[in-house]
Amino acid sequence: MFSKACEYGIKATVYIAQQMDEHSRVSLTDISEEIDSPTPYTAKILQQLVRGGILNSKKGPHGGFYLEKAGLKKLTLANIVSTIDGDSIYTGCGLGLKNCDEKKPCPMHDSFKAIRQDLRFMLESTKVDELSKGLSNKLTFLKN
Amino acid sequence: MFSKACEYGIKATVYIAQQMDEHSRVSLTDISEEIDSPTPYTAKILQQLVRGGILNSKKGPHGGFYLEKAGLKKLTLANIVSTIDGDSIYTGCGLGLKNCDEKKPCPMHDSFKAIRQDLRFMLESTKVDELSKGLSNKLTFLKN
DNA sequence: AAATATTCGGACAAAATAATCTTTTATTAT
DNA sequence: ATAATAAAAGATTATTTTGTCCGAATATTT
Repeated sequence: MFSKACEYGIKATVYIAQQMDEHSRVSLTDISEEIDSPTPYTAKILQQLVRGGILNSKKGPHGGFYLEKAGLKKLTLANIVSTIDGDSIYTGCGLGLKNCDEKKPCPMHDSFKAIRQDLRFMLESTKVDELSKGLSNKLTFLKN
Repeated sequence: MFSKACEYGIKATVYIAQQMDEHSRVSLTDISEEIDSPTPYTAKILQQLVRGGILNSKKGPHGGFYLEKAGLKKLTLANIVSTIDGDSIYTGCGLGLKNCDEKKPCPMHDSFKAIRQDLRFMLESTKVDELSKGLSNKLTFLKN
């Protein structure tokens, strides 16, 4: 469904969000430890998210990645997914046709459209902030 | 969402189903022409589908791939997808956790579960036979 | 100012997926 | 029987995704 990079990106962002309660920044090694991901690869993905305006970062001692309270309230899964995987997941054709639309639909078009829209709605309405609370309450987990 | 192989597999199967009205078999070159896919790669995917019991084939002159009327009535997209991509698409965790369940869910677990179930239901209830009719009526298309 | 901690950026390597090529095997028609 | 046709099977190549490594840039602390 999502690329590995996107999975790591979501997990990292949710973890950072959760840490913002008690810490001002989170280091790369801390993040990749907590989400059980390869450290250097995670660095690249976090870079992408910083460039995409999702995350903030600061170099040097006591540096790391962080999220601003203001933006965090509005941050959704859709923001992360479209930054890393693009939005073809909920705009593209299920059979990979370049121009699949109402005018010239693929055989799966109608049934697939419903799924795509559900997915889109879910990603756009799920807030990272909310997900981070489940982590704090130990109701949800980022590794097992 | 689906792998390229799976997309080709679905398109090929729907096309073969549609051709069964007028022809007893369809050749590989005909198929890859009509679904706009690389011929040798398509051959491999069709082989997989034959081994998986989805399609039948016959070698030699006037050979090709075909579907039996009886099985065709029951054949769903889910059958094709699970043969080629496996069923992790509607059983696996959205964040890639090995053991993500009610007991130890990932943060996306609940919202994702609904999507997965919608997708599963759609794939299991969509019959290849139905899709092939849209093709015959020129209401849907396999390439553009 | 020097040493240290940390992200940034690009080059590189490995693995998975997608696509191709070649030979073999089965079937049919002549 | 033989030749022609078409799928089966396996080996090979290309591309994309995933993952690693190393040096540079930047900020902090001493």
